[in-house]
Amino acid sequence: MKAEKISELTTNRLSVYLRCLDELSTAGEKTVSSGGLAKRFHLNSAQIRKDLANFGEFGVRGVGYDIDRLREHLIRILGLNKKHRVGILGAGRLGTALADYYRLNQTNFEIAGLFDADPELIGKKLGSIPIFDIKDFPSAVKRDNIKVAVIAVPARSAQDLLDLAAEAGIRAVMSFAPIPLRSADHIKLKTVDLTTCLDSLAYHLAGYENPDGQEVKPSPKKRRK
Amino acid sequence: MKAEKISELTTNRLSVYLRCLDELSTAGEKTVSSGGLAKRFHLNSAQIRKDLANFGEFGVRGVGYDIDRLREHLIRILGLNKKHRVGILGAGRLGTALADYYRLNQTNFEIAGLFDADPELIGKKLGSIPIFDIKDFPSAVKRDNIKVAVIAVPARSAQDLLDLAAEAGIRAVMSFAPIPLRSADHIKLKTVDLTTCLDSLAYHLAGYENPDGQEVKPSPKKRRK
DNA sequence: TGATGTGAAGCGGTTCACAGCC
DNA sequence: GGCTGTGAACCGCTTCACATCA
Repeated sequence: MKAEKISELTTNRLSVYLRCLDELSTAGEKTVSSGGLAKRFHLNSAQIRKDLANFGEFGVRGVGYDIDRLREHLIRILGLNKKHRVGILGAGRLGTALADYYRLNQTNFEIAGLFDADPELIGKKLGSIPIFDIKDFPSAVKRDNIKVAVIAVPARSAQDLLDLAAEAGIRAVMSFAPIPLRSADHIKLKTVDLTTCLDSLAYHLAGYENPDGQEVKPSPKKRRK
Repeated sequence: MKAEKISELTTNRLSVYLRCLDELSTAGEKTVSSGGLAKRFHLNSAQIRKDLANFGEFGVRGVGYDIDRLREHLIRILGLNKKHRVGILGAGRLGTALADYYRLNQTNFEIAGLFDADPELIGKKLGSIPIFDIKDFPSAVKRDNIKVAVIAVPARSAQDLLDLAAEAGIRAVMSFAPIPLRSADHIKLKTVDLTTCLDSLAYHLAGYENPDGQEVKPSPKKRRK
């Protein structure tokens, strides 16, 4: 078991490192230094070393890291040596898009099914992926050994589905609902808010100016006593 | 112009606050306190106040915030009072999925077109959204006043397209390419890595154990001198 | 009284810089 | 000489706690 808490920022980077290594490996490279990785992929070398050092001593001083060996380590650390089955809650626009996307792009995750409440959709298929009744999600979790739930429904039903998934024994959830959700501590919840992403870009385009035309942080109107 | 640098974490939250306020407004509420917002949406009240205080004094002590007035402020701060035109680079699985998603879910962003290099796709339409030759992106930017680029292509061509967009005058980019990209400072780049998201969940499911079975942080093998 | 706005403290993550090892 | 592994410094964001004001 883990000795200390590893931050999500770290695990995210491990995933990126892994794909960088894939690229180097494909290019026929054998070893790489943290500095080399950093320069090539616009990362920070100290950060790479620190991230890796959380899990062991994988490098050789004066040389660097053996690419294939490090890949194996990262794959095991991230748990990508086993397949994980995924259920997508919500077979609307986003849910089907994600199913489509992950179906071909991911090799370690397998979409077991889409789940929806709309009777029009239930029983249909998206390619080879069946669409089930959302009510059957708990039993599907057990039957198909689903480990990951992806929430792709409107904001108003997202919390209910998260609760449903939690009750069904799911411990890893990725939510695309544009709303803050709450879950028990033992459940890992990742939220990707596609609306927020664009809004935040809009902010940078806008160059906000106060309606009064004053400075954003105006004269604090109080002089220190 | 802005007095001080506002962090992206802050602008992301402003977007969330805005949608929380939308919800309260629809529910007929008139005013809300930072504490009320915090409790209802699982946020921190001090954080809300600090975020808002970056842009002015919108609240009334002893009362709270006028919901509709605060919404107006946030809309203007985020630049959501104007429409922004968006070009999606990559008309593959992910690009079309995003186009579909944003077409119906967003009111302030308008998909001007999809752009791809595949001759099979160029000239076709996705619903009402035309698919153009990626080479024509720069001219489309000028013609259609495109302000935001969404990169939805494989890792290997992502950097090239980012450079192309930058040259075309785009200053806000959202990338779904699973690779670190580099851009000039004046360009706002947001990366959403759907692969990393799942990998990171896998980590939490895996409960990493060292192959040696030892502690993750083993005896450092050196005793302080 | 009750809620804002905000300095100060706290915390976590990143970067630096170097000792230790190949 | 070169690169890892890592304590320490640094930095920025979050949270606290309270003075301030309707």
